[in-house]
Formats: sequence, C-alpha cells, structure tokens
Amino acid sequence: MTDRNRTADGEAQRRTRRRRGAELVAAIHEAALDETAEHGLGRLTMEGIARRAGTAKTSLYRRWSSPEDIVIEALYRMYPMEEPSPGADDLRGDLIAALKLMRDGLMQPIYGAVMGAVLEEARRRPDLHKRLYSDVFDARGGRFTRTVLLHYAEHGRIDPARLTPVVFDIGEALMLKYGVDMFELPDDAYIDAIVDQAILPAIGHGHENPPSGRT
Amino acid sequence: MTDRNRTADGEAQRRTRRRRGAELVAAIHEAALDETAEHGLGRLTMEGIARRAGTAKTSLYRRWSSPEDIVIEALYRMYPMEEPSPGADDLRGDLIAALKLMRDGLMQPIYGAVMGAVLEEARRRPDLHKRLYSDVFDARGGRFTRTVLLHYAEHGRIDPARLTPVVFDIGEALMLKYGVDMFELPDDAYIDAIVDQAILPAIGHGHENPPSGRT
DNA sequence: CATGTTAGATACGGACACGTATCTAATTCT
DNA sequence: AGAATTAGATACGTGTCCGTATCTAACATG
Repeated sequence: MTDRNRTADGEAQRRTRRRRGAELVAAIHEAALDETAEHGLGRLTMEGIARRAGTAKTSLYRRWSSPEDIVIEALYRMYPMEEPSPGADDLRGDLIAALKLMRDGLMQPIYGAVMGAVLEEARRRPDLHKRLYSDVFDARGGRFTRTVLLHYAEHGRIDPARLTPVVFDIGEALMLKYGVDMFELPDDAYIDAIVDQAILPAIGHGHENPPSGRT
Repeated sequence: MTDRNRTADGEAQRRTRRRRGAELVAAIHEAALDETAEHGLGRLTMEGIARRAGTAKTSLYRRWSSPEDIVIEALYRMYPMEEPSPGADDLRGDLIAALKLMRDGLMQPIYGAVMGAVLEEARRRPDLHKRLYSDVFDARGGRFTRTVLLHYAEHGRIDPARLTPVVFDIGEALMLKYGVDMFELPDDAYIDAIVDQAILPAIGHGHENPPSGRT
C-alpha cells in the first residue's frame, strides 16, 4: 500500500507547481496504467488513480466518468506505433522481427499487464470489448506477423491460399500463451522457435534447422 | 444486482432445511465460480459468495480464509476429467477430438471465464499462479493435443524431433486466442482449421485439403 | 431424549470508495 | 492588474465489505 501513497514520479509531497492540460492528462494516464497493472481492473478506483497521479479526484471527474475510460484512452495514447517493416528477401528474419516488436511493445510489463487485465474484463463487458478492439486495436492497426505475411504474399513469396485467419494468428497466439504460462516474456530463442516450428511450416516453408526449443 | 440476491438454485427465500457438509461445500463452490464469472476475481467477495450460495459468511470463514481459496478449490473439484483417448490411425481426427474436448470442458462459459479471471490475476500473484498450476493444472493433468501427439510419436507416426514445447502449444494457444478475440467458442470448422493449417504442417504432415478458414 | 456438532443469523467497528458540492489557489491571457 | 480558466483540497452522506464475536437453530449420533 505504500506505493499507493506515492505519485507517479515518486514525490510524496504536495506540489506547489501545478500541472495543467496535456501534462496533467499524461500523468493521469500513466497512473491509471500503473494502478491497473498493480491491482487489476476490478480494483481500479478513481481514488487510487488520483492518489498515484498526485492530483485531485475532481481533476479526473472533470474529464472522465469512470476509471475504465481513463485506461482505454491511455492504452490508445500509449499504443506502440512502430510497425513491421518487411523487406523482400528475408521472410524468416522479418517474422522474427515482427514478433520481437510485439514482445517489446505490447507485452511490456506495464502495458502488457494492463492489456491482459482489460481483455479479461472484456469477457464480461461487451462495451469494453468493443471499445478496446475498435478504439485501440483497430484504430492503431498493429498486426505483426500478419503484416509480414501479407507483404511476402504480395511479392509472390508465399502462396496466398495459405494465408488464413488461423495462420495469421499462430505467432501471436503462441506468444500470448507463453506469457500466460510463464512468468516472463518469450526470449529470442522461443521467438525463433515459433517462426521455425510453427509459422514457416504452416505457410509451406519447411525449415531446415533443428528445432530450437524453449530454453 | 438482482442476481446477487438469489441463491444458487434460484431460491430467494430463507430455507429451513440446512445443507451440511459436502452438499454445502458444493453449493459454495458453485456460487464462487458463478460470482467470479460474473464479476471477476478482483470484485469477488466473501459476502457475494455467501449471498449467492444462500449461506452465512461464518460457513465460509470456517473453511476458507479468502475468496480465492474457494475458487481454486472449486476449479480443482470441477476440472473436467475426461481426457483424449487417441487411437492409432486417425491422427487428424484425434487432434480434432482433443481440441473439442478442450472447448467443451475448459472453455465452457462459467469454467472458462473463471479460469481466465484467475490466470489474469495470477499475473500479479505468484502465489496464485503457482497454486493454479500445481494444484489444478498439474494435479489434474489435462493436456489435450500434447497427449495425442505424444501417443502418435510413440506409435511411430510422428517424428519425435518435431515435438517441441512450441508445437505442443499451437492448438491450445490458437483456441485461447480465438476465445479472447471473439465473443464465442471456436466452432468445429475453426478447430478443423487449426489442425489442418497449423498443427499438421508443424509436425510434417502436410495437409491435402484446402484451408477451411473461419466461418 | 440428551449431547455434540454444524449451520445460520446478526451485530459491530473499521476501512475504503463513490460522486457531488463547495471553495481556494495557481496559472494563463488580455 | 484584473478577469477567466483550470487545478487542487476537502467535506459529506451513502454504500459495501471485512473479519470477528456471539448466539440460536438444525441436525446427527448414541
């Protein structure tokens, strides 16, 4: 609980300088993500966010009507915008790069935890589910291996008939499951293994290397 | 909130017949799962479980010290025990059957929702994570495609070198991701597609059928 | 029937969060 | 400097939940 008494930048004292506008919103966004990562969405409170952001509840209620509103807006604003930049002659490398992008962006400790918490809550909340997918995922794009696969299909390197919703999902599904089962992010070797053992075979590019496996 | 005022079997009135022992525990277990599925683990309360089970809080506190304890025990008790029964000459059929078993057991609306909620909470709670895996998953076994794949490898139908942690995870990972992205369970066609488009290629059994796709 | 065991009902003090209202203080702009 | 805007502080009544304590009622057993 001690952490709850601290503001986003570690100050435990009352500030005389007041943050305004965008600066304040940024601090509140960050506090909302931190609070969610730490306590889950079910225990997310306006008081907790306010306390952590070092601001008054009134500042929150002036802009948002619920904690979830803050979180969705924060997820949107902080969505990693870097996208795969596939070339034309290194399918394997580009797939690996895409999954690393996913790991290093979406699956980071805070962002990933919040995303997981919201997805879980979204099971019970069609409204939240819809907002997450339309306002965050679809609005921000962010498809990883899918982008690479489509690109290489356009360049005639993959049979387009192999590109199905299942195949698009393989890499990301395996990354997510690893994150759930383990208590850490997939390492480079695991990402290599996903590409070599699952994605490449699925698109008809049998691999020549021995399986790397989980280390 | 009206539902919270009802007991597990729909009775809204005070009962004169008292449930004792195992019967009472079963009702409490069921109430705990229902409450979790409905409100999430973060908002799960002893009062809510008691109210839903139509019993007194004292009956809960006599046995358990926290709501999570009840849920873990309930997950253990209600874990679907049916396991894949692979034959020897229908790898595809057995893989499909295994995934259907997963869908119809673990992914059912209540059980699946609770499992998801606990997994999400387990991100923040190493103790809970450990208990879930050791007390529920490991204690109950329940590996789906893995069981089938190992079986067929023992019968010489699959090259054992192809069986890696990644390959074991493919089917279940895709099932889980579908469940998260969509608001429904994977249908038979999707399960067929997982087996044909992802699992079989991964173990070197290229399929002859056209991709089924998501319908 | 008497006794022992278990279930249920309820009170209690304390903690926490909600959402609103009100007022003061700080900052920006003219 | 004064006015307008925004941020911060705090009070408030209400509701929910916690965990404990206490007591009565129901049930099982000898």
